[in-house]
Amino acid sequence: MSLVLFNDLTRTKEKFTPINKGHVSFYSCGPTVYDYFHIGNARPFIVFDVLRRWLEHEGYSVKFVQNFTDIDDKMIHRAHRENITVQQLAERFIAEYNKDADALGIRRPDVAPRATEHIPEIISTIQRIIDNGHAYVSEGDVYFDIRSWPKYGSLCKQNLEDLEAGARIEPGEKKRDPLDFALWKAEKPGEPSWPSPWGMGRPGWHIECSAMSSKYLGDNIDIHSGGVDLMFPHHENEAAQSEAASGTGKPFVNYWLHNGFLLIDSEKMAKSLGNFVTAREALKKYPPLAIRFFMLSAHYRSPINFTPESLEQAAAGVERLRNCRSDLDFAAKTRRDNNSDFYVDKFKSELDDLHAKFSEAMNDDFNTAAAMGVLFDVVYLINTSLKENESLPEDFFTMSKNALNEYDEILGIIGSDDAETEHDEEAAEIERLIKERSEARKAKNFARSDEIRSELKARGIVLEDTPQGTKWKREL
RNA sequence: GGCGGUAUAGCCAAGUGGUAAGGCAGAGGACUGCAAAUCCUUUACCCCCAGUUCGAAUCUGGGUGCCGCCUCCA
Repeated sequence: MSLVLFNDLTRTKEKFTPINKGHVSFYSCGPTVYDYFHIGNARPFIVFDVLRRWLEHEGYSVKFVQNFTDIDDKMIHRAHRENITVQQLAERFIAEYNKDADALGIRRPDVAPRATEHIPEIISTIQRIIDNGHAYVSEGDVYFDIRSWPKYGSLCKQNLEDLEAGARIEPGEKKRDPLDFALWKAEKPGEPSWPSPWGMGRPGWHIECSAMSSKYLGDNIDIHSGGVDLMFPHHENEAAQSEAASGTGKPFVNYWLHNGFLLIDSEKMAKSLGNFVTAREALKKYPPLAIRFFMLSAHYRSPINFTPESLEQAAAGVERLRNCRSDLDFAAKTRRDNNSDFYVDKFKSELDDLHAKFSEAMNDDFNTAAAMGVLFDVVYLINTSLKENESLPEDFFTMSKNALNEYDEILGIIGSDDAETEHDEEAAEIERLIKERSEARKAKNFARSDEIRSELKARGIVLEDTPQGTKWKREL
């Protein structure tokens, strides 16, 4: 079974066939670095990172490019307000982006290009569009001429009349058509600007993605992703520009993917509604694994609702996954016996069946919600095996751990077992207290035993007693 | 007004025409010094109405609710 993706170009699921066998070119719209990114931005970063991981898991060599937009109106305003340069602002929030993205387990792109570092490419892209007859210069601005582009509106499935009915027509318009959009904006006092054939100025919003994706991925790329709200105008414009610039007649993008919106308490997130939540704030309140779990628990195209309840439910789900891993690790240390009469072949065939189901779910438009359902079936299989057998052979542990690791490399919602991975002084102290507590319990000194347990609990360490001894983990 | 999405248990959520995955929460039980974890048991008139079909959560038509885009917000 091969990968099928829902392509917004055709609004149908299509079999994924890359341009070059075994290779995938993937461009994902990145943040405008004028502030911390918000929890709604985090959704595409997380879900498309999972798609990237899945493609790699399936053996593709993926080139993943995600830009930083470091010049636009918002950047300029914020920099003015903070009395710093636009570049300083960008440096700061690129660093903050990386911090939050790393915390959320989002892998760094292969290339993270910045608009301001690609001004020559942007200018030459604009020049090619003009040369090809699809843009015009107007008082130092350059506009894309949408009337010259018959395909305009084909991505968002709107006809020009309907789009124009909603378009804002500003007084003193320098455009020929209200839907024409700026490729290059003439310099305004106090704003960063660069020399160009049309005078000093700066790039428009959409053109950077065209210039940079073409530079790093070529004129015809496999996958381009972003939030649904980018479909129009951003992606529509990008496609028009890129294809007008390349002049090859090839589509800019073969598969357009858009994630659904994230709502907060059933409302659109907006600064005016006062319900704006940055990823930074969310990370203070909820474990990163829980945020990922939440993002992946619904299909990426469905809307999701960010509420305290949904995050708490997600955290509880993560706990179940993590408990399975730590129970497994603990049992591997205490109950491993290759003479066990555990029926490995049956276990293996059950794991294989689930593996097939997992792949089927991921291949179906990366249905992470269904894939997570399978992961919980794997957990159940491991848990019941642990429950029903006094001792288990090496093969059981190897297969189980490999399965959890494999799924977690794709979804990133389990994480490591604290007792396995931490070996510092604190871990040693925990082990020492556990030993002391075990002796107290043996002596039926439950007062001391419970005291140790609650002391550790206050430090975020949870103890669990098993017939084979006491195991520990950190609270999420 | 134009375009599009969505409606499944208390909550989150998957679902390929053949009598509803999974998670969270709840109830009862096993295990436990007590906990915790785990396991067992238990919880659905699939928004409404009509139609197609041997058979519909799934397809068609019509309602209703919610949401998004058309405003450089992922």
